Amino acid sequence: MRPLRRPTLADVAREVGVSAKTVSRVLNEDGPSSAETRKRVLAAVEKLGFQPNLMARSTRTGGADTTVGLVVPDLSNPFFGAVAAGIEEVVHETGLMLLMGSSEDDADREATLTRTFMARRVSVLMVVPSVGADHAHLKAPRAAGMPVIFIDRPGNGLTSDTVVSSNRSGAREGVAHLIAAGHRRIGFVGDVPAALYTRRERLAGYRDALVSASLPYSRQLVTDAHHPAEAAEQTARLLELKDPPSALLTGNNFMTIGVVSELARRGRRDVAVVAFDDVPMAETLQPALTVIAQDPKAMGQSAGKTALDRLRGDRSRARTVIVPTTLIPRGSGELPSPARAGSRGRSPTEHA
Amino acid sequence: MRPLRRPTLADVAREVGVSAKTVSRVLNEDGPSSAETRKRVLAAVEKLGFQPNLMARSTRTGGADTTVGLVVPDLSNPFFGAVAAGIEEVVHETGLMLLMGSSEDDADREATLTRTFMARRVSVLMVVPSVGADHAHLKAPRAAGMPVIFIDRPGNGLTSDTVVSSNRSGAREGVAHLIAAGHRRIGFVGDVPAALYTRRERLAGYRDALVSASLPYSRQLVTDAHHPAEAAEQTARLLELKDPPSALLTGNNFMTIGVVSELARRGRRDVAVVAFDDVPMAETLQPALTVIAQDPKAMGQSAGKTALDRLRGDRSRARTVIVPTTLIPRGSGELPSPARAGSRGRSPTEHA
DNA sequence: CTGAAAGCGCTAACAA
DNA sequence: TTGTTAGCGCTTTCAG
Repeated sequence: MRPLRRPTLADVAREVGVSAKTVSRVLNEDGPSSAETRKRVLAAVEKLGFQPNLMARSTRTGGADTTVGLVVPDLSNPFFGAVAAGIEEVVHETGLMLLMGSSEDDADREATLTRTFMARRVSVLMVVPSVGADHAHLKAPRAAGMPVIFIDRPGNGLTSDTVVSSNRSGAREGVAHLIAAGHRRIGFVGDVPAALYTRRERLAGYRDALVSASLPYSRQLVTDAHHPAEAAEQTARLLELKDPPSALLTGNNFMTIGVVSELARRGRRDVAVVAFDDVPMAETLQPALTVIAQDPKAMGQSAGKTALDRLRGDRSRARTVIVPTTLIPRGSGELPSPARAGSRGRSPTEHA
Repeated sequence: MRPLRRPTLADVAREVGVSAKTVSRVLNEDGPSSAETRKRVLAAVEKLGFQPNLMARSTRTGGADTTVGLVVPDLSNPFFGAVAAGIEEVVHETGLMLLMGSSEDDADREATLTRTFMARRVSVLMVVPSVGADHAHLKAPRAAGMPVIFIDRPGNGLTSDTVVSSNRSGAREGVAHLIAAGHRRIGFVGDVPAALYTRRERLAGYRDALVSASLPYSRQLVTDAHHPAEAAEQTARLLELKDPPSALLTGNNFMTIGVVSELARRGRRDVAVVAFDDVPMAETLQPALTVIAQDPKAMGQSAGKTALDRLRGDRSRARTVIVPTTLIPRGSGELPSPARAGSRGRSPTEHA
């Protein structure tokens, strides 16, 4: 059997009887080359099945790799899948590829990943920061020309480009929607850990709305969960309170699944729900699910655009892009509160 | 300002006053080194923020890159996200990373991607083949030691390891479920293009079930769509037939969204549905959605395990792993056919 | 325990 | 239009 070695530039050159540089020139359309030589080189390339070694190339050219490194907490969460699709869509034309890794929302794994990315000399580093992660170590590489972009959550210890959703105002709007329907006791099923940026922001928006309506904030109505199953448990707990909420705000797509499932299981169609982040078939549920939709694809596109700008030399100060959320009323948020008659809530027809 | 150059091994060596090789030894725990030297080297590494250049390393070691290249048709489809998560979970401990690219289900883009991956010397190439793609060009690299694994669909022109769902028997089981509930006219909303492997297999299973029950196959009841919106249109078309189906089988998760949405929009709770591929909150829909669940994460894990085996020297012949699907009856498949009274269908209580 | 030299596969900078 | 030389940053080999 032939040696199981991949053919190199030199192999091709030997085959054709020219120098390696000539082959290189033909392949990269670098300098000039005669039509004859080009033809023979290409034939040899085909014959040997030669594939240029990009790694070797970039050691010589010194430039960065042609990849964008992306660290997400969970590859199977469609939210991050959509973000990735947005990034890819934008950077693809430049020939950049996406290198993805999962941090499992763990600061150590995130650090390992970012270090690996840097060791690979990615052109751009994009990170969805984990709770407790520190990004100071990215300062030097960033100064050396590697753009660093934080997505969904801001970085820690490093000021850099950031793309987030309008979490706070979105949550505020969603809760205001519930209040307008007459609700006075509104629960919040957020994700853990409580230190998570998106959770904090959404909770802040929730409180903002309560304050605007002069409603009391009750610690009892705020719960945490991580998986849908836990969210379902928390929903059950809330409903069994002495003075239960008549409406719920969910903290993210996974929470939504748990909350909606539990309500359906209990046949509680009377509990109003506004969900953070859209889910498939939300309009098909009974009642149709009112959501505060994020736009993960737009977030990815924005990150991608910023990355390209930076690679093209934009050295302006770090930008923060806030991708707006959209309240999509579909029904579940307009369910009248049981106490509506006696509340300050306006008539539901005003919201039809 | 300091030069914006990343520090190299030589920089560290100079800083400490030792040779590059010594630094290399310390960092890779290669040969022996005195505690004193090690300490000073590590201090310098820290001080300069040195990150070894993996690209340069692998040119010398000649070995493959430490990445797994994965080509999927759509990054934002949660099915492939789950596959990716399964792969990552298995290969992560080996230090391998996932390099992902989207082919947009286009054979040319797929070829470009696989070529790029090969140029980067990925350790393993995993591909969800696009319709019309040819994989003969992967033969040589595979012979040279790069495992090639096809996922979800078999490759074309190259026999290699493959991981697929039990599409045909799964579909057969789903349709048999509908037939058992008394349905005799069952529509199929599959994805385009018709040449797609999964569509062909699922359609074959659909026909198998009809044949087993001595039911006629009607071309009219088989439709194609690509997006949920088209699936909705096709559903509408089927329902408006002179002799409409009383039950539907959906071809994949996107089709499901379109079909279920359209049925809900029309308030047609009497149309039975069995969906290929599970969707979130399927049990919450009205009626709860009966599905033929795939296990994309297990598919990814299987692909990952095969990859590791191959990398460890397993040269046995190509294996094909069929990951079983699971019929999950939740209600939508047991809806009685309008003609049930006169049919061979059993009583619904038998399926409660 | 440490270092010097050579070389991985490729391209930059010069020639010719 | 083509070739030569040097060198990217690292590791291998072989000496100290």
